[in-house]
Amino acid sequence: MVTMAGAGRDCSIANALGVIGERWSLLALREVLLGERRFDQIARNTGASRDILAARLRTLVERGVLARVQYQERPPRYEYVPTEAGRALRPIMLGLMEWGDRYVTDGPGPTRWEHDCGAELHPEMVCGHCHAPVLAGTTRLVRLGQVR
Amino acid sequence: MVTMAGAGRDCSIANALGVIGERWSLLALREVLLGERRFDQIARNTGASRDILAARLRTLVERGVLARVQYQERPPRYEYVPTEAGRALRPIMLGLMEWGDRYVTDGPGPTRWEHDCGAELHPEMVCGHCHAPVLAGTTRLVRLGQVR
DNA sequence: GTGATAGGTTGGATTATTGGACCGACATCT
DNA sequence: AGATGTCGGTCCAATAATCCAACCTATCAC
Repeated sequence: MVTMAGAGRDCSIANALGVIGERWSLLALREVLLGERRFDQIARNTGASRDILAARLRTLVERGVLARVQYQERPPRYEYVPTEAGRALRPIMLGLMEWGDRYVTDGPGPTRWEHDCGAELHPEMVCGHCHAPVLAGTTRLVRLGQVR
Repeated sequence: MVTMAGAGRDCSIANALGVIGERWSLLALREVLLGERRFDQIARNTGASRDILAARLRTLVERGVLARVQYQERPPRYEYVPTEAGRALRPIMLGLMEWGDRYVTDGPGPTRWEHDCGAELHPEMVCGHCHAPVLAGTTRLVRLGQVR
């Protein structure tokens, strides 16, 4: 697993990346959140090699992002379901998708969502308290993690 | 550079990760968004080795997330500044920080922000149209990228 | 018994990363 | 003048991670 700690700034972004920052981890999680919960499907849909995928799923389970649940006996078969921590990554994945649609992917986004309100989903990050958009210049650093 | 395309699902998350998904890329971007724009400072504050950092900064510049700007002649010195695409990643980084604070980092978050409204910043993802929180079950898949 | 499905593991070859040394062109002490 | 420090990197050898294909075990359907 990637540690990314022990050097550099004490920072929850670095800590988060220690859990989900390895290659294929987020794509595996994407599939799980899309409802594909079986190893073979996740392997096919991400393109990850099976050994690396097995390792990634293992660390995601260890770190509490996914749970490995047996859905049948004989032969034992398992599926991967998101925990609360895993589900909490959904907005971030959608944000990453929006960013990719806008700045990386050519043409219209390959995956599109509609919100309950009827509009096509274009998620936006707002302050949880006053609900104003989090724009540069509207936030002030109160405390900064130290470089170790 | 990581491609992550050519196999797996056609997806802007995968495309985004092709640009910012390599190790150290997001941490370098974190430093730039915090205002540390010089190579040595970014190296110190991330803990990345210098050659890898140089490679990452190069691809971030190539892909339009950062710009490399000369800030003095003789000797030539350069700094890295975020482009619009880079600044657009700020909300995502804050979301990742929030997630890390909540599910990974022990104790209080090492870095904290205050919003203009006076509250400590806890960003939240909402629908850009109706401004309701983007929760599981409030979105519907309209189109899904195909697996190639 | 043949094939398919599921969830992996194993091995060998290829790539990436690490940490440290080094470099050129200055600037700043002493 | 000489020594040391800064800045933005590059180069190198050792180590670690990744990739791909093949294989394995167990079971079911035909």
